[in-house]
Amino acid sequence: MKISKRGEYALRALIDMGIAHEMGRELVQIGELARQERLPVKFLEQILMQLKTAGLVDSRRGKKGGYFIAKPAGLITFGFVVRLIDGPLAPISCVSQTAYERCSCPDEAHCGLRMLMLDVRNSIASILDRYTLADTVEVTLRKMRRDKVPLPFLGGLLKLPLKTLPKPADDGRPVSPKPKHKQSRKK
Amino acid sequence: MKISKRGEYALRALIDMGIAHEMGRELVQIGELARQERLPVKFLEQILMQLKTAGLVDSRRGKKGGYFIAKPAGLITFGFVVRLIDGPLAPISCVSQTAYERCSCPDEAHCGLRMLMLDVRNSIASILDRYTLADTVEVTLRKMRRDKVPLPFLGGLLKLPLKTLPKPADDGRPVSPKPKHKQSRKK
DNA sequence: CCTGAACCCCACTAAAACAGTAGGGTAACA
DNA sequence: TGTTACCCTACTGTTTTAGTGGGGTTCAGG
Repeated sequence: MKISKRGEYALRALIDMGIAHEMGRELVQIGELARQERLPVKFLEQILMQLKTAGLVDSRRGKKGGYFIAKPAGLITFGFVVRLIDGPLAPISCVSQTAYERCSCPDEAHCGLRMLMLDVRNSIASILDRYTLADTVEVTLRKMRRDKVPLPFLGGLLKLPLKTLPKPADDGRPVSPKPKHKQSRKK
Repeated sequence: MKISKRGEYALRALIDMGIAHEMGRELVQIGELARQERLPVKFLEQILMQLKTAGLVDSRRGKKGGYFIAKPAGLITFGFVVRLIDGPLAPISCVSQTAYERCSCPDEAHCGLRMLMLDVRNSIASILDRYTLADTVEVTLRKMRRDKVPLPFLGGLLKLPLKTLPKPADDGRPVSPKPKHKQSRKK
């Protein structure tokens, strides 16, 4: 029932970017993220690319460039991110809501395993689809402040050049399924 | 968040054996299990071996041999089986109860991802550790009878030769880890 | 006592997934 | 115009997955 390192790193990076945003930092460089979470820069880079093409993250190039979350943290659910990186939440694909696939059993309607795994998938989804980046950022910051541990992303508030500010706000529908045509990676 | 085919097949086979037992069948041959669930015999064989060395299943050799669950179905939880085949339930190992491992993040106590994934792992475990084979067998049979679908494992009730009946009942503690020294079969 | 069905026990393998590395190319700021 | 940081593609070593193959042993039945 593991999620991949890739998925884990994606979530860590997003949370960090959410925190940074909350601290007034418009953008964060990949090196900072990597240092903060102690993970390989180049690997993280390609994960951030993936998040970017999915529209979760955006970036500024050049000197003083960096990454930032592309929409309000309250609109980014963990379920969306995990599905993006690691695929369906369901333990077996015949109970997946987003990627159903028939299994080998002779009669789905009377399959005991299916009933059980449907419960599991629903209970995972109910957590991951309900919690957003905003929730986690808020809880994290509150805990850090309560325990008086030094907050990250306070050093040097890099600002965007104002002329090219990202986008007006992106009013998204609540967790838009967002058709998301699976990036047909050309061979 | 998938479980492996191996894990899935193990669970299917166990449920089938549970049903067979409930129908009065003492033992089931591997070929029947494979046909019932439509999966490769030799692959299933090595899975059953694994279940056997774990003490969940036992077998009789020779002509008229077969497999059967080695203890009351009420003592076999899905959590135990999934952990046996697929490892820890936790999505990331720093929230595993049975196989904790430190992760790369700088401060576990204030890690937002960790809090969330702990919720997920607990909700998975609360299902998988609560439900037993007996529960699933019962629900499955009830549904099948209600919908009047033909019950499996009714053809030819094979019986054990009585002289060598398995064991007197095995009064297990609830899910005894059962040290199970790996059957040192002399070569 | 022989035979065939069934479990036992390895060894092996093709393919995919995973977890990165490597190395240029391009944009933008100073 | 040079440095910094993002952009993009390719590649690679390892591990896991999902099996297959092929003998060996046991045991009921004839």
